[in-house]
Amino acid sequence: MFACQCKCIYIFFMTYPTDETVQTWIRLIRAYNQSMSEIEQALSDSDFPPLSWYDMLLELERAGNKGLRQYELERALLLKQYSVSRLVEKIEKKQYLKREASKDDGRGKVIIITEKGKDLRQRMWHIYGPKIEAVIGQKLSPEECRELNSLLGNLISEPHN
Amino acid sequence: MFACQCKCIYIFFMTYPTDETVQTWIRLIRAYNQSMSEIEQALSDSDFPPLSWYDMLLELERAGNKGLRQYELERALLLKQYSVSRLVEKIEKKQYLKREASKDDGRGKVIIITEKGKDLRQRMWHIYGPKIEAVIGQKLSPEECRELNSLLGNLISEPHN
DNA sequence: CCTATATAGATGCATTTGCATGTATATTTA
DNA sequence: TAAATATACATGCAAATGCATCTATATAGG
Repeated sequence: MFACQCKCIYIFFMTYPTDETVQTWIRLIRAYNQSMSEIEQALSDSDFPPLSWYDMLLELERAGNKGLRQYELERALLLKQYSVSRLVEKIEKKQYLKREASKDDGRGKVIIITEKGKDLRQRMWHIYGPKIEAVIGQKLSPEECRELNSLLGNLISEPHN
Repeated sequence: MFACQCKCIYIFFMTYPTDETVQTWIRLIRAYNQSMSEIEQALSDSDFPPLSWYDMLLELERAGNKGLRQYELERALLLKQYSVSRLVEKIEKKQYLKREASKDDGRGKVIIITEKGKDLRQRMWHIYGPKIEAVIGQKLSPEECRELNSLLGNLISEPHN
C-alpha cells in the first residue's frame, strides 16, 4: 500500500462507511448515470456521435496543428490504449481527424483534427453545452455549483481539471 | 418539454453553461469514474463478481422470502429489461439466487436469493464497504459529506434514495 | 366469449469492450 | 554495437451490451 521507510508498525483500521457516506456514494452514482444518459440521449436524438467523440475532438482542437500522439490522448482522456486506437480509427473513417506518420518516432502516428472535425465539435456543443446547463447549472445556484465543484475536487486525486 | 395549459407563449432560453458549471460536470465524471473503477478493481482483485451482482443481491435480500419479480428489479436497479434477464441468469447459474414460476402470473418468475447468495453479498461487503469509506468517507469531513449528499440530491430527479 | 392490445420475460444478432498478444521501432545495457 | 528490454500502436478473440423481436400469458373492449 505504501513504502515503509522506518521501523514503525503501521496498522490500518479501514473501517466501514457511515450511512451518510453510503448514501452519498449512491447519489454520486445516480447523479452521474442520470446526467450522463440524458446528455448521451440528447446527442443521439440529434444524430450526433457519442460524447467520447466530442472529448477527443476537443482535445485535438486544443492541441492545434501539431496534433497529438495516441499516448497523449490516452492520458488526457483517461482511456485505455486500445480504446484510443479504436476511437481514432472510427473518427478517422468519418474524416473528422487524420493520422500522419510521426517524423520523430517511427512507431507513432500524429493525430490531427480536420476542419470537418472542428465543425462537428462545434455543432455538438450546441447540444452538449445547453444540456450541461440543464443537468447541472439549472439545478444549483452559483454558490451551490461552486461548493459542489469544490467537494467533488476532494474526491479526485491528481490533476484537478 | 411540458404541457402548456394557457395561451401564453413560452420561450425557452436554454443557454450555455458557465465555466464553473462545466468544470463541475467534468469533476462529476472524474469523481464517478475514479471511485467506481477503484471499487470494481478491489472486488475483482478479491475474485468477487462486479458491483451489479452486489446490487441485485442486496435488493433481493431486502425483499425477503417473497422475492421479487424481474420487472421490480428492473425499476429498483434502473436497469434495462434485457440486462436484468441476463444478470439474473448468470447469478442463478452460480446458485446465488433461484427462479420460481410465479403463482399469480403465468408469465413471470419470482426471483429469490439463496443462503449462498446472502453469504456472497456479505463477503462482498467486507471489500465494498471499506472501499466506499476510502473513496468518499476518508476524503470528506462529516459536514462535507452531508453537504455533498445534499448537493447531489439536487441533481437527481424523482425518488431521492 | 372472442379478439385486440398490453405486459413479462427470453433471445438472435450486430456492435462494443476488455484482455491478451502481435508487430514495429526506440532505448538501454553490457 | 549487439542483445535485451521498453514503448507505440494494432488486432484476434471472447464476453458484455444494446436493439429489435419473439413467445407466452394477462387484461380490456366489443
